[in-house]
Amino acid sequence: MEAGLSWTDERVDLLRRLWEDGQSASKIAAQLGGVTRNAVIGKVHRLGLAGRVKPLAGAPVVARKRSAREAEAEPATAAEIAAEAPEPIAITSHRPAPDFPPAPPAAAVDTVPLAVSERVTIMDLRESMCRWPMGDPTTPEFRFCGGRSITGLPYCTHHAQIAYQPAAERKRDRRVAGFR
DNA sequence: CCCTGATTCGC
DNA sequence: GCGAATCAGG
Repeated sequence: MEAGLSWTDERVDLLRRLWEDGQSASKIAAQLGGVTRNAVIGKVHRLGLAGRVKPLAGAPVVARKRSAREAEAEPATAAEIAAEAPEPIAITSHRPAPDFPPAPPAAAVDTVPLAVSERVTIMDLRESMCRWPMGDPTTPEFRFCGGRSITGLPYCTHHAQIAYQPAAERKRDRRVAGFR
């Protein structure tokens, strides 16, 4: 299956989109599979795509990259949003991990089909939409919940409940868990 | 030492 | 055209 890997139209197209979205060459190479970051960079140059907005440190200072503060004020890449969206977990000492990579609870999907039908890509994400990350940010399948977010919060009612849990409840759960 | 992209050059 | 090796740098 992995035999004839080459720069097919599909792979080149994916390369283009990921590169223009600010993904690093190594990340892109990992997603494409069968190629190294050198191959990706080489291809990018041959395609004339080199020179984009600098996503992270490590690039020659040609154009100024967005500062961490700017990125926080107005996230631009999926990675940036993914890195900050699941952050807000006040009150409690720690938050439960978002439904990352594998864990798409089939049961939940089956029970609440409407809840998962709104997932959107960064391109369709609007200010009023839930920014709960779904999937691996380094993957093209990455999506955001996209549900209607609560005014003033980055999440919909469902994900806000997961993100913001009362300290009291968690405390109780911990004791039940039998630690200490 | 981790990472970044840029360039070279044999294939 | 391709990409490993290498370079230059954060």
